[in-house]
Amino acid sequence: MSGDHSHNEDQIDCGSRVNDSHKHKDKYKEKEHKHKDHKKDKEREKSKHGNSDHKDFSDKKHRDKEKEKMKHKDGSTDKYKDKHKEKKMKSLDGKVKKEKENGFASPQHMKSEPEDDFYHSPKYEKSLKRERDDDDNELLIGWLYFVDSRWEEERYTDGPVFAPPYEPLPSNVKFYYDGKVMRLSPEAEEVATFFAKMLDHEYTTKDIFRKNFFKDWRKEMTAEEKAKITDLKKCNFSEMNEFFKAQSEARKAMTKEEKQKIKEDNERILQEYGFCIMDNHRERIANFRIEPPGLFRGRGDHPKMGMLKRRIRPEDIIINCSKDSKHPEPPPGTRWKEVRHDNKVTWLVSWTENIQGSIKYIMLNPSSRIKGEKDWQKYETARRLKKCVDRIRNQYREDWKSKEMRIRQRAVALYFIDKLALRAGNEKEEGETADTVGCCSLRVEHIKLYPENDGQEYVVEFDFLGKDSIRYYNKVPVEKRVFKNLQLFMENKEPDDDLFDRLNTSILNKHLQELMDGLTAKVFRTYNASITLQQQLKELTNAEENIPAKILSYNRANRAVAILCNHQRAPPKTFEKSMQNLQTKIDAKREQLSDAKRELKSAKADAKVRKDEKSKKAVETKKKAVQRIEEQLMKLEVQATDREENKQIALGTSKLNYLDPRISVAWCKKWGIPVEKIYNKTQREKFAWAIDMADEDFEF
DNA sequence: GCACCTACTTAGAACCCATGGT
DNA sequence: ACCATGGGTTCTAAGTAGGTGC
Repeated sequence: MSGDHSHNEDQIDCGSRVNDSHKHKDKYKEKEHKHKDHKKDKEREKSKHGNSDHKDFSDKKHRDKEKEKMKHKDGSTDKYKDKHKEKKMKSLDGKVKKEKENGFASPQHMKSEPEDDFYHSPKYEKSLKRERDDDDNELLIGWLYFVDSRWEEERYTDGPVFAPPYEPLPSNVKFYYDGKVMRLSPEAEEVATFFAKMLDHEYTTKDIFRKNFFKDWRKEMTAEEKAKITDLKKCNFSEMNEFFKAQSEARKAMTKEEKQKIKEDNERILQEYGFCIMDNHRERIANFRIEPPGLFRGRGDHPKMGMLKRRIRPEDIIINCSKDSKHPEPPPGTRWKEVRHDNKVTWLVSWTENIQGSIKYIMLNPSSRIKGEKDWQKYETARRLKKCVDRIRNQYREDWKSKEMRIRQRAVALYFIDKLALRAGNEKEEGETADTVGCCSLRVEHIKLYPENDGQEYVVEFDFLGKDSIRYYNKVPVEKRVFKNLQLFMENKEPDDDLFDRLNTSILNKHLQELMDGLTAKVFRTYNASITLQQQLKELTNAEENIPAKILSYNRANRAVAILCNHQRAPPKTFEKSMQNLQTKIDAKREQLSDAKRELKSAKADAKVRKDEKSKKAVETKKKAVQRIEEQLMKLEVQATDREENKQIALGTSKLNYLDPRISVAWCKKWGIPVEKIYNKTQREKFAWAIDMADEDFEF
C-alpha cells in the first residue's frame, strides 16, 4: 500500500539534493536560514509580499490523489448500501413514523451488519449536503416567537436574548478615588463594576489585566473623570465588591417560592427563545443568550486579558434564517445589522466580537439533528482511518528516510500526532493570544533529547503549553530514526525557532487528504481516543464483577483516553477534604461490617444450639445484612479509588468529543449496564443517534 | 503561498442546584 | 429540615480547518 506513494517524484522537485549526508545537511541549513529570515521579515512587515522560498512545497502528487479517489469510490460501493439507503434517507428527512423527539429515526436493523460503510454511501453524503445542493429544498429555520406577551399570536417571531441593560448602583454604594468619594457616570460605573466583581480573582492582581482594564475603562470615562482618574492603584472598588457579594448572598437566601419563581421564569424564557424550527423540527438552541459585556478573561498568559468586552446591540447582529420564515424583529427602535438567508451554514445569529475581531455564533444544541449527524460523520471518518492506518503508518516510517527535509518533518510530525495524540498546531498571530503550540508549531525549546534516559534509549521530553495553556509534559522513547531526525531538525537553530520549519498544518492536511478522503490531523485524535477506549474496555472489564466494579473499569478506560489526550483539570479546591471524608465513611463502614459479621457469628452459634425456625431466620437476616454492608463498602472503596485516580484528570471532554458513543452503548448492552450509568440526560440526548443505532456487537 | 476570513468543534472554569447524609 | 458536595449545566475562549483573493 505504501508503495502507492512513490518517492521518485519527491526527488524531482529538488534537483540540487545530494546523497552525501554532509552536503545534504548544509543544503538544509541554507534553506533554514533563508526560511528564518523570511519568518522574521514576515513578523516585522506583515503587509509585504512573501518571498518564493517555499516554492518546493507546492509540488502536488496528482497521480496519487487520483488513485486514492478511485479506491474510495470502489470502497463505498458497499453491498449493504442499497438495503439501507431507504432508512437512511428517512432518518435524514425527518418525516418518518419511527421518529423520535429529537428528529432521529431509529434505524431498526442496523445491528447485525458486518460492514458499516453504508453510512457513507453517496446517498448519505449527499443528503448531508442537501442544503447546499438543492435549491428547491430550502433549509427551514423558522422562529418560534413570542418577544413578550404583546406578540403572543405571532407564531414565528423570536430572536436572540440580549444582555439585560445596566442597572446603576444604589447611591449608597460608593466608589473612592484617592480616598475620596467619587460619583461615576453610568458608563464608567458599569465598567468599574466589572472590575469590582472580580476583586477576589487572581486576574485583578496581574499587571497586564490591570493595564488593559484601565486603558479600556478610561475610554468610557467622561473628560472630567479621565482627567481625575489616572492611577488604578488609587481606585477603591471595595464597597462595590461588597455590594455584589451581598447581592449573591441575598440570592442564596431567597425562599423556596422565590427560587421557584425564578426557575419558572427561566423555563419560560427557554421555551420562548431557546428553540427554533429547522427542517420541520423544533430544535434546542445551544446559546440563545448574547454574551453580556464584561472584562475579557483569556486563558494563560493572554496579552488581552482585562480588556473590555463591549455590549452587543441589535445593530451588531446578523440574523440568518430562511427566506419564507418571518425573521425575528429587533427590539423597538433598533434594527439588525443584516438579515440574510444563507442555507449553507448552520448558525442562526452572529456578531463580531471586539477583542480578537472574531465572529461569534448562535447555533443549535448538540441534541439537534444537524449536530448529531455531523458527530456521526466524524466518527465514521475515524473508522475509515482505522482501515488504512497501518498503510499510513508504514508510509510515514518510510518518509523518515526521505531525502527531502519537508517530507521528513511532515513524517515525524505525523508520528507525534498519531503516537501522542497531539493537536495539529495552527500558527497563531503573535501578541494576539497566549503563547501556546500544537504539533506543527512546536519550537526547539519545547523538546529535549536524551540519547539515554532511565535505562531507555532515544527519549524525547516534551514540555510545552497547549490549548487553553494546559501544560503538556511527557517523556517518551521514540524510534532511533525519529530521534536522529529531531537532532537534524534542531541543528543550528535558536530555542525559539520552529522545530518543523518546513511544515504547517495546511501542508500536513493536504498530505493527509491524499492519503485518505476526509483525513485531517484531528481525525487521529478521534481515532486513537476511540480505539483506545474500545481496547481498554476489552482489557479491563471483568465478567465476574458487579456493576459498580464494571463502571470503575469503564471510568478507567475513559481515563486512559483522557490521559492520552492530556485532558486536565485543576484539582478541586476541596479535593483533600472530600477524600478524607470519604475515607472516614469507609472506616465507619468497615466497623459496621465487622459488627455485622460478629452478630452473624453469634446468630449462627445460637441457631446451632436452638435449632428452631426463629433463630434460623435470624441467621438469614444477619447474612443478608452482612452482604448488604459488604456491597456498600465495596461501592465506597471503588468510589474512593475512582476519585483518587481522577484528581487531575477531566473525563468529560473525551467522553463528549472523542469517544464514539456507540462503543459505550455497545459495552453497556453487552454487560447489562443501564446506559444512564454512563451518560447523564444531556449526554443521552446528544448521543441519541448512537443509543438507537448500536447493539452489543458494535465494533469501532 | 500567504494573509485573512469564516464556520465549526473542542476546552476548562465558573456557576448552579439536586441529592443524600446528618 | 438543613447543609455540604459534587455532578450537571452554562459560558465563552481557544482550537481546527477550509475557503478566498491577491
